[in-house]
Order: sequence, then structure tokens, then C-alpha cells
Amino acid sequence: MEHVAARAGVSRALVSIVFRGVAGASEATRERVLAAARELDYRPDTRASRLGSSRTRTLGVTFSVGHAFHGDLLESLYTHADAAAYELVLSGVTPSRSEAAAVETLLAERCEGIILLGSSQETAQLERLAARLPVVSVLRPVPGGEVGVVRTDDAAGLRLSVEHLRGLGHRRIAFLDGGRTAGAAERRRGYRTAMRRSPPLTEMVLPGGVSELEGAEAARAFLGIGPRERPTAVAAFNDRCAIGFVDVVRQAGLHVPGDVSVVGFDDITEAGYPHVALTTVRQDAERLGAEVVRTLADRLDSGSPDQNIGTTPAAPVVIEPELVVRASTAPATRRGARS
Amino acid sequence: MEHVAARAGVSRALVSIVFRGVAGASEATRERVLAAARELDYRPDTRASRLGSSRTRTLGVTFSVGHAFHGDLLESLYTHADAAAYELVLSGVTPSRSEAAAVETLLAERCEGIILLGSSQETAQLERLAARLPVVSVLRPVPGGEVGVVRTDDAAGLRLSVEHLRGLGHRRIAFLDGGRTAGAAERRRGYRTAMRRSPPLTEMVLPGGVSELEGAEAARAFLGIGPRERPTAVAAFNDRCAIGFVDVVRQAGLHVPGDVSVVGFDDITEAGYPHVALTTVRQDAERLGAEVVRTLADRLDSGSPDQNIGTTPAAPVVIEPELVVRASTAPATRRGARS
DNA sequence: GTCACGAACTAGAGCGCTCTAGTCATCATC
DNA sequence: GATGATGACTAGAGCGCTCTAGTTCGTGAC
Repeated sequence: MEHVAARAGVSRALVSIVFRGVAGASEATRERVLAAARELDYRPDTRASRLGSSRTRTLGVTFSVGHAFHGDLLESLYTHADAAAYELVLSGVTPSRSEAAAVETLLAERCEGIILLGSSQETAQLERLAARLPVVSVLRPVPGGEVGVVRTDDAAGLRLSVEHLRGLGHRRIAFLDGGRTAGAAERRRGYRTAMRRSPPLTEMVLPGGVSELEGAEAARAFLGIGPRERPTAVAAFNDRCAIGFVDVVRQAGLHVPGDVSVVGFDDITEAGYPHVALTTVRQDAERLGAEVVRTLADRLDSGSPDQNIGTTPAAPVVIEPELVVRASTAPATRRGARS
Repeated sequence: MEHVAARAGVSRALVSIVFRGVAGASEATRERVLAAARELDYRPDTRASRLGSSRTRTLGVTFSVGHAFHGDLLESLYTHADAAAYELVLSGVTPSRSEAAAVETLLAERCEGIILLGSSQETAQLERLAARLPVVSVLRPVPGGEVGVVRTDDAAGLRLSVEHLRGLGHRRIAFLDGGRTAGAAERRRGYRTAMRRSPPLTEMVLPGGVSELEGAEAARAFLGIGPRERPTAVAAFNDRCAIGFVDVVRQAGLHVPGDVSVVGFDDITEAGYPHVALTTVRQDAERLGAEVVRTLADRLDSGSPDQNIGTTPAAPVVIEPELVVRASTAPATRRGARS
């Protein structure tokens, strides 16, 4: 910085002004400084600038590495954080690196707010964290109102699934459960509600899970059911689970959607591939990301300067999902499952 | 820090000593400081500590968000960086956030070294970057020797594929190409070499790609070939491509491995799921990560203090892949494709 | 008793920025 | 021509650490 200042013939303070993009430098000087910086291949040290300023304008994000939908969310977060003049610092969660450890590094970075994608921490822990700084839990609802929440209306999503299948004439509709994953309880609840509407249908919850593997296992349980009692349709916890289910069911000689209709959840990229063509409930990653940044930025930018603690989070933001009908669902046949 | 020092009745310098874990504090004081810190919920500010010290002990990583194999690599990198007392800072690449932009933020963080997972930048750009600081390209070979490289022996991997299929009696073996992706050229070369060994077989390269989508498209091209000329085995650029291929081929009524054997590449988690059971060439994410950290740490820790420029990278580290035989390959039948 | 020595601890100058409180022209205003 | 305003710029005190160059004190050797 010193060198750039010298080369441009100005003070260090002026260089700072130019790089922060604030008012206080003439157009001519601004260009001279930028030119000098370019020649010296200089770029401001983010560590130092964050240290110097009262605000770090930094948002920490924990995410599961390799998780497809988290990838989609990150993309949206990057875009909107950038637009709101915030920087993102990522902290990955892996089987050997816990979410708590990931959060710890974010705190040490002095992030102003923390974004947790699909958090698996206990509510009490989240509340303790939220007492220190603004926290928003994405995808996973957190009761109590201390922790900000941005999520899809999971229950409504499953209602869409079930109503769609009902409308196609299905009466035996199973749900492939998601266990303790973020959002699973709500989806299960949505399934139950929809099944109890008139005319009420017999509920059937099969243990499922988050990945293709668990979908495949659920399919084996499904195939173990006698053809006459077998559900003619299945709503899965998510797309990957649905895809694993379809794979195994097809390998067993059944047809999808001829013998069994399947609906997923998320609308991951793969679900839209022509050879997969999964009917699913779309979560809008783009909007989720936008809302996360908006709620956090609102809290941070409005709060009394350097005193974010005390600003309460806005009410949970719940985004309505949308049914995307593709080729994995079809009208129920009279005789139920064939073969 | 001030507060912790006051509470423990020592100087700020002593607190620093304790938190850095260096010698110079008695056991009793150490505990007193730690206790005070715990009570005040204090943790050192990483920005400030990096600023203060000559070394940042920070490694920057660019990766594709949502890319399964990058996720596996990140996990390994986290583990080994931690063991070598380095910190990782992640910078995600998305369709709307270029690799160059990702690198830019890493430079601004003053990372000591940069790790590029599956870089898609041009060699010239990589070399320019490598002139500033140690860079290692993972998965993607870079000629010239200026940029460190840690990768799997892609060519050998495809030779393993082809030899395996040859051994099963296959003679018409196609390759689903990976286009311009990292490693694709080497795999294509490995395929060619293996096909030209005695007895030489007729090469057949079908356009493939990196995802299931492209594998599915390749399958359609494959199905368009007359049953008599159709390859009886396929080596795919990667697992996802192989999986898409298998899906479509099965939907068309062919059997895998009965009618066509398929070999993937990577050994992503999904390939090992029982209902997928893909024969594949395993890339060892754990070892790749370990080697990346080792080579970087070697350069950084040995170099003349605060003068990394000039230390040349070690020779490329090439890790031998391993064939994992599962259920997607079987001996060739006399008549080639059935159905 | 004196001295050297090492262990335990401290003072204080950075690190590369930000940002408040200035200085100094220049220009319109009455 | 004195008076502010305004715009362009600078000095210098932080930010929260690290780290060198001390100081202090207890211990053992002689």
C-alpha cells in the first residue's frame, strides 16, 4: 500500500479511499492510484482491512461438502452476498469435521453473521450461538425465535406430492422417511396431513433417508410387500432417495410410473435429466439464498452500530415449494402393481 | 485478550504465548489463562493473529461446489492441513463465480499456497499465478514444472479398465470421452495405448462427459449402433457418466453386465452402493489430499523465511489408481450384444 | 556471598489496513 | 474582501494480535 501511495504520489489514506470506493478522491487521482496498483500487482489485504474497520462485512457459512443442494445454495449465496457488499467465508462440514468445529473457525474469523446449511446441531446449541451473533438456519426450522430461519415449506411440499398422486387416482401412497435430517419431521407431518384429508387414506411410512443408498433399501422393503397390498405410489424424502428407489424397483422388473409412481423433493439438477425425469417438489435455491442474505443484511445494517446483539431475527421466512411434474408419475391402474 | 490477561493477572504477551502453544509459560499460568478465556468466552481473532505473524499458515483451496469428488478431497485436505498446523480457506467455484475470481479472494487473504481442485484455467494463467506463490493443481496435470501437480495416473487407470475388459474376453471396447475436463486427455491416451497392445483392437471413442446427462446421451448414441457392431464393453470417463449410461441402456431393455459391461472412474460413494455396484477405477482421495498438503508444507516450511518465491515445486506426484471390480462387468458372451 | 543461567514473564514496536479529525485550496455568497 | 462551504487530500491513532528484546527471580556452582 505504501508503495502504491508513493508511486501514485499520494498518501496511504488516499489509496485506502480509492480501494474502498468511497467518496473523497478526484477521478484523476483515482485512476492514477488504480494504475499504480495494477503495475505493482497490489491488492488490499483483506485480513488487515477487516481488522482496521469496525465492521468485517463477512458472513460465515457452514455446509456439507459434496452435498448437491448445498452447492446450489452456495451459488445463490455468493451472488447475493456480493450484491449486498458482504463477503462469504466457507467452513466445510465433513464426517471428520463437525459442524461445531466449523462454527468455531467462523467465530474466530469474526464473521458478523453465521449461515448454517442444513444444521444438525441441537436447538440449545443454536440458541447459545444466536445469543452471540445473528444466526440463520437454512432448510432446518428452529423453534423459539432466537435463531433466524429460512426454509421451504416442507409440509406444504409433501401435501403437493400427495395431492398430485391422489389426483392421479392413487390410494395407497407410501412415504419414504428422512429420519432425523433437517426438514424431515415437517415433511412427514405434511404427508400425514394430506393423507388424512377426505377421503382419508391409510398412511404408510417406510424408513428412507437422505441418499440413494437408503432409497434403494426402502425399495427392497417395498418389494417385500405382497403385490396386492403394495403402494401404487411413493413420495420420497428427497430426490436422491427417490432415485435410489426407482433404480432398484426397475431392476426388479417393475415399471415406473406404470407400476409405481414416484415423487421426489428438492429438484436437484439430476432430477431434470431426461433419463431420470423425476416428478418432484422444487426447493428454490436461488430464492432461499436471496432471503438468507436479505434477512441477515437487514439485521446487520440496521442495528445500532457495533452492537448487533439485541436485534431479534425476523420471523422465519418460509418459501412455498412448487410441484414439477415429469415422467415418474402416472395415473393409477385399476389393478395396482403389475408383474 | 486484554480482558483475559487482566483476569488471569498476566500480560497480554503471556496470553498470546498460551494460545499459540509455544514454550514460555508455566503450567499453572497456562491453566489460569485458559480458564479466564473460557469464562470470558474468548477466542483469538484469526485475522489479527495472521496479520501479526510473518506467516499466515493458511492454504487456499478452490473447488467446485456440489462436486462429489471434490467433497472427498476437501475432507482429506482438512484432516492433513490440520495435522500440519495449516488452516484451510475455501473459495467456491460456481457457474457464476469463475475460478479466477475464486483465486483472487484467496490472494487477498494472503494465503501462503494455493490448491486448485480440477482447475480449468489455462496453463499460462496457472504459471503466472505460480510465479507469485506455490500452487498445486490437483487432478489436472500442468506441463512446465512451475506448477505443482498431484494427480492420479489417469492413463494407467484407463489401461486397467481396458485390460480388465480384455481379460473378460471383450474385443469391442468403447471409450466415453470426457472432453476438455481435467484428466480427460490422459484417460483418452491411456485407452488408446491399451487398445493398441497386442492383439490390437479397434478403437471407438464416443462423446461423453462429466455428468450422468452426458453418459445418458452417449448411451443413446451407443443404442443407435447396430447390435452386431455394437461394443460389448464401455470404459467411461468417470462414474457419473457411467451411471447415466447404464441407466439409459437398461431402460432400453439391455442388461448390464449381460449385454454390455461398464467400467467407471473415480469410485465415488455412489459407485459402491449395492444397487449400482459399478466396476470402477478408484482415485484415492485420502492419499491425494495427503500428498497435496505434504508437498506444499515441504515447500513452505523449508523455504528461506518469508521468501517462498524461488522454491521450485517438487516433481509431479502421480498416484496409481486401483481397479475395483463390482457387478457391472462380466465375461463377454460369444454373440456380443443380445436383445 | 557472588555469579551465571535459565525459566517465567513483560514492554512495546510492528503487521497493513481504516477512519476521525484535521489542513489547505478553491469557489460562490453577501 | 471577509465568510463559509465544499472538495481533495493527509496525519496519525487505532484494530487485536505477534514477537523481539528485554527484566526479574530462583537456583546451583564455586
